[in-house]
Amino acid sequence: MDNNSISRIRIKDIARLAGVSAGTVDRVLHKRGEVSDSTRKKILEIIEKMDYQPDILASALAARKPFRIAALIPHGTGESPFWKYPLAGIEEALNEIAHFGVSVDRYFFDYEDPDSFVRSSRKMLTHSPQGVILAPVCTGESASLLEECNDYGIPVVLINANICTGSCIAFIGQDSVQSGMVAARLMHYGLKDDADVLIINFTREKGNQEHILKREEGFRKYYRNFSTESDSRLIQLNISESASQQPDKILEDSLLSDPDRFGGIFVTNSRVFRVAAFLEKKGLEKPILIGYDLLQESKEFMIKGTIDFLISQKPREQGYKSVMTLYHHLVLRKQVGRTQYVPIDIITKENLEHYTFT
Amino acid sequence: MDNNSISRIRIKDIARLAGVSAGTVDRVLHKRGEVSDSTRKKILEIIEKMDYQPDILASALAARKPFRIAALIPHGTGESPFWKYPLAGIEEALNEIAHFGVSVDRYFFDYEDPDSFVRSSRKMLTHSPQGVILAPVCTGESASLLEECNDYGIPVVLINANICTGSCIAFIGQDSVQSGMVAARLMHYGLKDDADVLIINFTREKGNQEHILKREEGFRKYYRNFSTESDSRLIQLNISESASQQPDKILEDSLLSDPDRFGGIFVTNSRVFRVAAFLEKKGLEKPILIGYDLLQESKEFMIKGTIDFLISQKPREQGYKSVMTLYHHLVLRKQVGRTQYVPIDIITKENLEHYTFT
DNA sequence: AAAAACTCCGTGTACGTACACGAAAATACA
DNA sequence: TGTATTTTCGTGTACGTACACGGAGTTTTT
Repeated sequence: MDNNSISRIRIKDIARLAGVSAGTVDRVLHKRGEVSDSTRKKILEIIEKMDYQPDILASALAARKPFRIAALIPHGTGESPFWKYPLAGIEEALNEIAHFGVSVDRYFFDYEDPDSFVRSSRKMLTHSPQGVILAPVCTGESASLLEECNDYGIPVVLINANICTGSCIAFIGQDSVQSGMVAARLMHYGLKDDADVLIINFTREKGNQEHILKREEGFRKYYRNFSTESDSRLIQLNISESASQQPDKILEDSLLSDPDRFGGIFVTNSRVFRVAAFLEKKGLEKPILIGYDLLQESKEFMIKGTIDFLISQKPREQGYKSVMTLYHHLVLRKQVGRTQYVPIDIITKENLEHYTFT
Repeated sequence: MDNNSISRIRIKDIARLAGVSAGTVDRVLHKRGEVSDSTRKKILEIIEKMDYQPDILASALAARKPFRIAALIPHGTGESPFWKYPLAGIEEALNEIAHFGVSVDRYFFDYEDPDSFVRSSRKMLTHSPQGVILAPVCTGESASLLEECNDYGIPVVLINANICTGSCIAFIGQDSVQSGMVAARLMHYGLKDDADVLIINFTREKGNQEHILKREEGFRKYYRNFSTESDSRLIQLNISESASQQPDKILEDSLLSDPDRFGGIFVTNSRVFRVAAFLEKKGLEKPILIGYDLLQESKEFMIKGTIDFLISQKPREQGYKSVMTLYHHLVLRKQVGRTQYVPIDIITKENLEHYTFT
């Protein structure tokens, strides 16, 4: 029943069956040339027939070649601390597979600054990693990088956001449209049909906005399923995060003119804590507030009850999975899932504690 | 920065530093006796000082001793298919660590039949496994088994349910009280303060009922936090699953006498699909329905909207973690977390798809 | 005082793979 | 035909640990 390591076929066995030495088999396995076509063919046949699986323990031990993975992600400080969580997941994965010689070099860049992305990616490429974890926040630049990695034969795993070129081995992230529908479901379930809902997008000049758009799309899609005119009850508000504008000012204009109008507010990203802070400061009657990501800042507002629900993108799991995917590809040489959606977790005050490390 | 396998200290190095041969160090490491106290002490000091970490790859390769883990769990067929999911998680973990010679033997028993538990556990013990995964459904019998394993020095991991003896290395499961609070939160959020709620416990003559009690406790606790008299709005209904009674009959008595009384129903385990089936059959005005576990049976009712929310116990993750915990303990010889709570996942129609394999 | 038993420890080989080195065979070139 | 070159392949060692075997030295037994 168990086909694990007990008495599996070895290189030696193949060599014996083919009437050659182990070295020759090794050359065939590693395409290290200088083997006559006839023997190569014979060996490959035997490998096929006996379903030879290399012993990765012995392999890793003998090779002792380090697998260097590069992670190119925004730094998790300042405005969007989101990215420190994938990093934690990366560490976690590393702990489990460090014996195989896997290491991860981290290259950070600034969310808002495509130049810093390019600089970091240049630096990364000079270290010629065997695999890359890429957060394609800067869409255009990321696409070029992807091409380049493709030319060098470096496998790339996309994390968190997807860009639709085929030249990556996997995408790990969330189904954004669907997550918007989950948010809408929660909103509608608590609010029923009798109030307007404000959708707030904190936008950025630069950087990938796909997430935000798809989340809003999913949110609206859910509402449309109930009534055609319900769409008109969803009011959109875009707030630019660039310094030139005052977020609080805009919120004030929208919310204070008719304080009771909105029964619910849906914030399409992690900046939901900003809205929560505003609501608290102004002492407004509390609308239902739903947003994204269990950041430390938002956590406090959840405990106090200002934020009702958060959708988690499972950032830690994303980091974990991205390393593991490259490990499976590089070390175990196994097929990996092309699109790996992480679950759409609903966080609320009551289950928050058990998500602290997710 | 990276302390992974590159140029780590080896047995040879320790031997050289201690002025002995590698064999002696090996004897000290494995307590295989016949080493003078003085040299043993010296070697241990060096090991300590240099923070020697054995190379588990080389270790596993050289030893080639299989690690046999036994999983003693109810079979996942018939009434409660729950247990097939942990099994899937066990397989998944196995896939990742089979190269280390880890194998899992599965021993099944009948939830309701303590005798079958004892039979299975006897059989298991005759195969003297190096580690045990135990679902302590039969409380008393499990406690004795735990003692016995303790005597034999076999580490045990408890899965899903906890029994409060100290002689296991880890418990993996859910915080049941807290999960009840999550359910209550969802109920209260959708129902506000204006309706009675029915709490249905599907009970069994035998087997561990802790879960159910704690879930109800958490549910009530949440409601008490809002008003002291709210507790009186929570009506409890116990339905025995034994054949002698007719579940549907009891439901009929409770629900049909005053069809509009209950705005919500909370079922404290996976049998929520039974209630959903009943509601559909009778064509009752749909109350909010919340239960546990994403079983195939319940899934269909979620999609149709009869069941509003399910709390997932993440059974697959429980299985996965239990194997991994024993792997860390047995193979890596690392410290493992004593109590490993799995997250309290909220499943709804909209995020259901991404939980299919959790 | 020789034999036996026991304590302490070094040596050697195995685990399965990777890879360097160089020998033998095949081919090319003169 | 002899030499140079290339193709093809076998041998040996290394990776770090586990463990069996047995040698040298010491103590006990007869």
